Amino acid sequence: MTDHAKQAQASAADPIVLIVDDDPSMRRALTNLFQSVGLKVEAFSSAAEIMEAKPPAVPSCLVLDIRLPGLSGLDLQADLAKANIHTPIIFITGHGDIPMTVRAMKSGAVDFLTKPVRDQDMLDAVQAAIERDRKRRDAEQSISGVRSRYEGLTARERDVLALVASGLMNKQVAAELGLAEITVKIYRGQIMRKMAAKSLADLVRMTDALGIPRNRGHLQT
Amino acid sequence: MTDHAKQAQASAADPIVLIVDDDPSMRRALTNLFQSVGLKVEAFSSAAEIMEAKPPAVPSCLVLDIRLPGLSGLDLQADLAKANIHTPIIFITGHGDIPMTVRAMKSGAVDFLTKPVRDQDMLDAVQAAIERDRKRRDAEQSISGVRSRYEGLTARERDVLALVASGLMNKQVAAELGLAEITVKIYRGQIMRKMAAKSLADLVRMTDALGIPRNRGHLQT
DNA sequence: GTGCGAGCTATACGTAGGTTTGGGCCGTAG
DNA sequence: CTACGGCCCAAACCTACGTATAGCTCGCAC
Repeated sequence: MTDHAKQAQASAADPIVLIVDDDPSMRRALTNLFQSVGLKVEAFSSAAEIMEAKPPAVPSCLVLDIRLPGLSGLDLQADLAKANIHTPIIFITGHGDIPMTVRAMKSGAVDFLTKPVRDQDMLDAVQAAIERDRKRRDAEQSISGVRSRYEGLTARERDVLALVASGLMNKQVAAELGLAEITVKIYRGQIMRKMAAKSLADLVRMTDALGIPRNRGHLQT
Repeated sequence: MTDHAKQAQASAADPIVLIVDDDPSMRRALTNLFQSVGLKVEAFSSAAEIMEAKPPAVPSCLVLDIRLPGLSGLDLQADLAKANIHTPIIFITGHGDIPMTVRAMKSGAVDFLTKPVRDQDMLDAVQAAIERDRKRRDAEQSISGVRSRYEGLTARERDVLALVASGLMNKQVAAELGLAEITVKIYRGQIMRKMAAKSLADLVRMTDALGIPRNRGHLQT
């Protein structure tokens, strides 16, 4: 890999902090703070504005004033959740109350800071938020390959997979699906190839990661 | 089962609300509230008092004033966490602030209510907390049997189990441990019996539930 | 129609998994 | 010392798994 490519990849993986605040001086102050520790920053002045931007492809977090023109911070949080965007959120507030705090935290906010915000508190919160996002993205990515391979299975292969991963023997799978045992064996081999599973244990873990329901073979108490 | 036994079992599985508040009138009011909807209640006047009591064996939750004589509600929360007691907590406060709220919620509190507390809010919170505890207990119990069976394995059997669950073939396990393949087979049979696993898929799920590390055989991206 | 892929099966053969029977060595509790 | 259990192995035998080769039907796209 060239130095240039390395650089491009490094900057692409660099975390970014998204700021939403209608107060320009606040945006400037936060931007400076984050840039001073080497974080990339993008600032918005309203909820509508950031909803139009595309979700970031790198570990990131939102720093959100709870009081915003138009949609409030809490509304934005709810909208993002509905849009299946899980960027961690840090709230800042001048005149927040406890019910508001509870609602934000219950909805998964990383932190809820009151003005005046101490720089170190903000940096700690952002650090934690980005770390959380990184973990979420890693987990997401680790199953995305498995999921796409699963999509490549035929209907019948999925039937067989579900039963094999449930712990049934080939002959039992065959009986369950009204097939000959040999047919199950052949499908099973195709499944192992298509899913790139090196062992049955692998396959079982993949199906669990995909949330494929088991027809038989539950854990005992 | 006799009617008497049924009654005894029903009452044993009935959820209970634990109240900690130094204000006797508050204790009375909460006790009445919960009993009015058929919940069992136990009331304490300090953190020290409830720490002496044994953790409840049924789904339960704590209703905790944040300001208590001696240990504060937040301290009690921390102590319970350290003692590995995960009863869900609902805080009530007269003069709480936001940082306190954030800290409590980050530490896993179910809710944080401000006085005067609306009855319905409190009942909703308790409902949610008890439901959470019930789920936690169910999950806990479902692996406790597996765990105790794992404890019954010999050291060598655990070695073999770890490698087998990693997806290695018997001969590979044997090579890894410096054994003959036949020996691995025999251990493997003993493991299946002792763990009451009906299939390899079962065994793999058990090891994952127990958090046993894999030496080989990771998922691909 | 022709080709193609999904779905299904059979025969045959080689490998992996699993049990039984029987036996060896070692440390420790009684 | 003896008994017991963990640990280790072997021969024999059976079952389950997996693949290769070959062939069938059906529906669909070109």
